[in-house]
Amino acid sequence: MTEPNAGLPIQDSPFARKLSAFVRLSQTDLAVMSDLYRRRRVFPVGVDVIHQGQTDQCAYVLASGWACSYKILPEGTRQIVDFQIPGDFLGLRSVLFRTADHNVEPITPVHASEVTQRDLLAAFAETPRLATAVLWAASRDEAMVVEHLVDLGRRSATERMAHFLLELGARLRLVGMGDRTGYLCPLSQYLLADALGLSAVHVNRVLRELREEGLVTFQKGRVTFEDYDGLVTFAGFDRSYLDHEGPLLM
Amino acid sequence: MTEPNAGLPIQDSPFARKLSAFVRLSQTDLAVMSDLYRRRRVFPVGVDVIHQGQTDQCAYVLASGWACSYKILPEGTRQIVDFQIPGDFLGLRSVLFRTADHNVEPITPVHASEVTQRDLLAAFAETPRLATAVLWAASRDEAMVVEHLVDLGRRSATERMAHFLLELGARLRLVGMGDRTGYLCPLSQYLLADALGLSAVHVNRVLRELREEGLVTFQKGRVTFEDYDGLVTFAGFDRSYLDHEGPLLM
DNA sequence: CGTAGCTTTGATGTAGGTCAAGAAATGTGG
DNA sequence: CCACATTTCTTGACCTACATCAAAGCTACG
Repeated sequence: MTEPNAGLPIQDSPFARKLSAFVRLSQTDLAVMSDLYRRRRVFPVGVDVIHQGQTDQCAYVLASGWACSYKILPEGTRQIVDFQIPGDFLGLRSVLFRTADHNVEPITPVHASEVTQRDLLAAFAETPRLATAVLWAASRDEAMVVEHLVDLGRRSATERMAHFLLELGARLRLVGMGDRTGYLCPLSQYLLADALGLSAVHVNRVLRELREEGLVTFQKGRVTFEDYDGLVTFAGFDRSYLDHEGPLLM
Repeated sequence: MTEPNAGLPIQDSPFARKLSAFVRLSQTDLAVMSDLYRRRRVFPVGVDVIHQGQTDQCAYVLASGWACSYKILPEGTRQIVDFQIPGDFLGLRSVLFRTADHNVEPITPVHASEVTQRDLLAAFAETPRLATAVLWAASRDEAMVVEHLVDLGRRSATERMAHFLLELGARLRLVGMGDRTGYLCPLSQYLLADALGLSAVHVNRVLRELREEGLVTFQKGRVTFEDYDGLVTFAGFDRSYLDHEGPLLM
């Protein structure tokens, strides 16, 4: 496998694409980002990127591949808090704390750039606009976790799944990895179950139901929207929480 | 009713107590905080502090009273995302975005200090240590939302309730509003239901069960821990996510 | 080309929802 | 300080969404 994004101009990286949706990045911003991208690491499936209780904290920017962050319960079950796609931060919160309070594991092989606390603070000092953009991205992530919480608390299994597939689609489109017709998705039904608070068996049934209703199809690693508007209506999907455009500082 | 905290020295305010748990605040920090406390407002029960879609964004620091933040679903049900107690920020995230993505409503009459985006950025520029402390507080809040998400996804109704009551107790102790024996709590069973993703009827049953097991009692507006350690074990409560001590910058 | 991880489906069990109705508590106006 | 209204709590009977258990067909990759 060739190094992903190897020759890619920085402004076409998922990270830059995502932040550009929020602030216009100057040449200086891009140069500073390029610096952040320097220390590249690879994580094969099975090797945790971040491990609960770990203390040598640094964060990563995901360059390619998918990951998930989760917490393990005493009984051995787990709850996936969020999936990370290219352009997302991994473990940004644990940089602030002495120890990580959750795990991050690769779902596919992951290429990620290590960002130390020092790097990040230095970058922020150099270009406040970048700081704003990162802060915005962090807030958007938090808004997504909140929406996920609403999913678990008050939506039926089917609505939950529909809502989840739509949100993921919107996120992927932002970094150029999907369009209105659908996207490639490496998540197994077990992973979906751990994220949506369901059993894997029920995930399967729910997917069948959505397929038979002619709303979405999730087969062979691809999510295909058969009736996008119908799905949006069914899920009560209001993408305003993702669209927060409009910069804090220009 | 007399103005709460009227003559209270700033360092004894819930906000200062909470942040002090994380960084040692200098006289300068306290003076800047005192400034933030200037523009005081009162919200009676029934008047939203923040309303979804609202665009004139400012945040508040809760001085006294309880509030909750929630989202409304198309069907009319709602999911409470978090409760806010004195010392907590209200709507910090919506300062970043143009429009609020959730509601905040008082549970008891609320006194809160208005903090504009400008105030906050100015204060941060003046004392970076305060900025760090606020960032830490925001991260702790996010960690709590994540734990809440785990509650909804993977814990039984009874564990969920136990976990919730313990977490609330830990938060209240931090601002001096509770101890190991329990705390005063103005939440109705309807509010608990909307927060824990249960029906009000089931909340009642769950509380009875916990009472009959001799673990906690929630009656007449007071939560009393009858067997603290037993409850911690039962709930699988690991307070490390609240205890993140150790400053990022000293 | 075998074995381990996915997906699919059926049968059965249960946690928690909904409906209903009475008892406490709390608040409000006279 | 009392009468009435309103919210909150409590409990019982019944029902449904989703879990669990079990087993068979797929896919994939070493």
